[in-house]
Amino acid sequence: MFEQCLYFNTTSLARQLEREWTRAFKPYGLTPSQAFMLRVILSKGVIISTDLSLELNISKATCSRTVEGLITLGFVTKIQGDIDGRSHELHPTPKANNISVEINKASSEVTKKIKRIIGSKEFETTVKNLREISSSIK
Amino acid sequence: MFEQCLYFNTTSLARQLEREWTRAFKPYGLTPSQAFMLRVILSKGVIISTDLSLELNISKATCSRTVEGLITLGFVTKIQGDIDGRSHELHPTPKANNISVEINKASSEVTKKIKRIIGSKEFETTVKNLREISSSIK
DNA sequence: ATTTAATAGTTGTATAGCTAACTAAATGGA
DNA sequence: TCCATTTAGTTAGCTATACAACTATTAAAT
Repeated sequence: MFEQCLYFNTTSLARQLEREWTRAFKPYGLTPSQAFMLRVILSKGVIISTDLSLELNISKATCSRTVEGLITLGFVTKIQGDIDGRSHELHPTPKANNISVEINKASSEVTKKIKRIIGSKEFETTVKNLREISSSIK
Repeated sequence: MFEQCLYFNTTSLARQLEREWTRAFKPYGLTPSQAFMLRVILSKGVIISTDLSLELNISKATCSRTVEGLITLGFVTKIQGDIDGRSHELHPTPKANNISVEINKASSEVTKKIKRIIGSKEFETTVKNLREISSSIK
């Protein structure tokens, strides 16, 4: 019924992809949201919450709660900023570093699988279009 | 960091679109999920939950709860099936019929706005691609 | 220097979604 | 006919998300 609707088709696909990436990260005890956040922290080495929420395009409230989860799981440590006492530096733990390569690979495996099905070119133009829509309505 | 990632860009855009459509349906006291479900029920006249969850691509559990919400709001009534006593027919109330045209319009206004920004053609190919990805990984 | 603004993050409260486990009803053998 | 299986829907328990209201800290302005 909503064949032409951007909202419907985007949210619908998002739910399906959630399932795929949930499966991919499950061996590491991480949800997709946690895994993507951890990947940012690992790649930056250090980052503060404000920058993390910008990078992930989530609210600061959601960011705060996801960070909390990663700390509980032992993947991240939080240190109050020395220069600015309001902010908190987020650091990956050794446990996080240990799985860094693997979680990146787990994600790219899913990507590969989908690219194989729909073709690299269509995959890439779709992603490009999603980004354009996203930034144009920001 | 995840410029090339289908998962990231789809879920990220989905969150932004959620905001746009939330605003659109707010005057009618409906969330996007409720509004889209109600639009299906209005368009069909009668429908059972199983078909509704297929149409909306949601789990039967989520469907059950969203229906419950629409009943509480007075937009839908539920009648136990006479032929098959397990199923329940969902009917729109007069209150729902009253806003039928308006909620369809509210949604198409958002669509128009976004099409104006990014162009009809890109909009349409993006939606087409989303559907193709969706059905190919189903 | 002191008060006012802005900023960083957390917490409260709510919705939407999922899977898994359940109840109730219908179907299909034996 | 009656038991086993399937199907329709609900309920329990969980995660991710948002907005709004809050605390704590810094910066800015007088």
